[in-house]
Amino acid sequence: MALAHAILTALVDEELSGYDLAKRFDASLGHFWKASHQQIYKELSKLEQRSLVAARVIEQQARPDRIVYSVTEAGLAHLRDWAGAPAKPAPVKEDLLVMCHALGLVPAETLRTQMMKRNAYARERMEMLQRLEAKLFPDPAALKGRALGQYLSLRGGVRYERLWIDWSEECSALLEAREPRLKGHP
Amino acid sequence: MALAHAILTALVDEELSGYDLAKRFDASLGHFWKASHQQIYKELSKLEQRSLVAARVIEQQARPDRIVYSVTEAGLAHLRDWAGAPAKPAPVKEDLLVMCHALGLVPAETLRTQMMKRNAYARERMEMLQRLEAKLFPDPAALKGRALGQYLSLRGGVRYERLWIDWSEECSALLEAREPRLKGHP
DNA sequence: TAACCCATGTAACCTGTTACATGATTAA
DNA sequence: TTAATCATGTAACAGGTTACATGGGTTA
Repeated sequence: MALAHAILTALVDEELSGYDLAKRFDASLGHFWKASHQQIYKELSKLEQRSLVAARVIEQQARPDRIVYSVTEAGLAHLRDWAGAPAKPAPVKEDLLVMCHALGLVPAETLRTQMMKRNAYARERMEMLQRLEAKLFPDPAALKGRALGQYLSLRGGVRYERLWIDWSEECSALLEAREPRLKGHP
Repeated sequence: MALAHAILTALVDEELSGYDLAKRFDASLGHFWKASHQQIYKELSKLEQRSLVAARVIEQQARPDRIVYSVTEAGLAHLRDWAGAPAKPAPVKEDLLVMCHALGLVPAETLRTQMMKRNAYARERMEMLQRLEAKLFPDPAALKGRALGQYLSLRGGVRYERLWIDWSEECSALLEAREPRLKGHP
């Protein structure tokens, strides 16, 4: 359900095609949210059926026509209703949590390797997000409206990666303590 | 895909029926992972078809027979293979992140209310997990095998709720600073 | 000449939720 | 007598992934 709202939100500022949206979801919101173009096209036609967005065709020569969408009044109202309704926490479906529970069947070293890989990944992402933060929002105290929202979600992203860095290190340390390396690692 | 592995993991220690598993997913692993009984029954029959689990019927009088499952050798091997293969981070699909991006269309006060609700929820859950931690794992340094894995996942849960507490407060503060309450709240 | 970008989609499939269905037993 | 527990499932739908399809234009 939330993909629909993410699309509506993106369409508020500007008319966008499905193709544009798919790219957009790789950029701003897309730091957290991934949606494939297939899914976006599907969702857009559903939204159009419900009259929450309006389509407009832009003819092009030498390549397929673009179909751009904008939010309707009904779409805006729908978005506001949604924002007022209680949001429920997304379920956490992390493979690494399941692997933790599988410890004992699976060697501690295997899990530790996974944790260290995740650590490296989280570090990279955190740095990337922090660079973005410094570049786009040098003065957070002055932010308001749309920009403030983007800043807050970036902060959430940074905190999220921080969580992974810290937790994976805690896991790694405890797993190593339990199963010390024997050779080749001083 | 990961539900299958969660089920296999749970079945390693003991034979369980679909009904048992559904309850189990409300307890230990279930602090993070939710699965409905419908989904579990479906998954179990798929696992049986692939010979990763074996079924055994326990006849009962006056209520439906139980069908209990145990992991096969192939199931164990499958689990180990999975644990060795690179785990990919689960996508984050949080409504509240989308709402952040919708700020400007949606009043700051609405978002702030959502954040404070989430804060209260996260506090409750964190306390619950911490009580569990203190009760089940008074001496973390001594843990190994299965118990260590459960401890680590609990720690992950605590950190996760901590993230929500901190982030929601950061958001709440910035949203309030931007849109100060006018009346009735000293 | 190969690979990628633009721009749209279809089809099959897997995962997960909601609602419905049965029918006896036990506790409030 | 109402509701909950035990124990199984089916069916319809929503959400999401992967693979396939088209076809000109641009860049290496």
